[in-house]
Amino acid sequence: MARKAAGRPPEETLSLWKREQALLKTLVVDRDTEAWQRDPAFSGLQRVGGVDVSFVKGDSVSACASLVVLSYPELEVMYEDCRMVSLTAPYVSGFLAFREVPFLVDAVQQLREKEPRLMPQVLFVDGNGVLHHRGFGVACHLGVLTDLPCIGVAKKLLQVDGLENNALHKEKIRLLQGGGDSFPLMGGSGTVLGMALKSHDHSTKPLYVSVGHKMSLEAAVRLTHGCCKFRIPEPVRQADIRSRDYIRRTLGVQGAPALRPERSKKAQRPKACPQGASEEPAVSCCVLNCSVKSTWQRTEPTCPSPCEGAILEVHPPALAVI
DNA sequence: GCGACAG
DNA sequence: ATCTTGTCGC
Repeated sequence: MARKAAGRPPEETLSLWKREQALLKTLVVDRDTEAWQRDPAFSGLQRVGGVDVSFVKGDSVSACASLVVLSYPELEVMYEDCRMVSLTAPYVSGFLAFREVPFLVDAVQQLREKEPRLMPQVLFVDGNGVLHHRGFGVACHLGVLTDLPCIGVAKKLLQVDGLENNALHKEKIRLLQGGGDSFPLMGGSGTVLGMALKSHDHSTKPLYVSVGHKMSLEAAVRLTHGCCKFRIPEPVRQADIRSRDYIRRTLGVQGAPALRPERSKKAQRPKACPQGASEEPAVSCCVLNCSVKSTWQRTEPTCPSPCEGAILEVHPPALAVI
């Protein structure tokens, strides 16, 4: 049975989410912190990761969260983790992270425990970083919670802080010459929030790159270009392709849309995961977390019975804060 | 009623 | 995000 979508969260919840974004935003590092980021050839960089969440057609709750790790500069997949999850929050522009990030943090945490040697040195995230309503998009959110360098890559311009996809903007896009060319996206305050990047020659639509965490915008744009075999950076593209395939296979084999979100450990198969080791992440400490769950459930008006309504169950906040 | 709206 | 196979073009 395809579960129903959750409506828009009450203002009280959005208010708390804003508070959490403001709190975590103070922890964002928008400069290069690793040696390879400053190297002209990125020497020292060996693993780049990508994350994505794909959805099941008529079901706004079931989704597949994926994390892939590719070798650099070859860009060959060396690790893949796809898992079915039950989304808790609805999509609200400006709060994408509250819908997707918990599952991505879990995936990173599991990799950290089971195959630490495959931990990516940077993560490409489908969505914006500081190019956001409050300067704290999903790429920043995931970066702070995992302590990994993150790059925000959006396929469409988020029109915030004065940025507009108007005639002038389109003209700037038209003037981009070859792959790697870019132009700054300046917010109303005069700050450069991100860059529009022509990811490769013959690409009409640019990518909107912004800082997520622990990396400068310049390095982020340069590396993004270096990871594009096609318009979408290979790490994110592979995460997207594989999560969609996973859904197709799951639906095909099971026949009916009866998915078993986040349970059958047997159904997930990290490509390069040895045997041994038990399950259960045994999540570590949680310093900064908040009331996301409690508030959300408390203020949710309808859905009295533990019925097929949805919502319910939020993941334990896995923070990588030592 | 009209425009926005990351995924 | 998702609905969708083949088809035309470089």
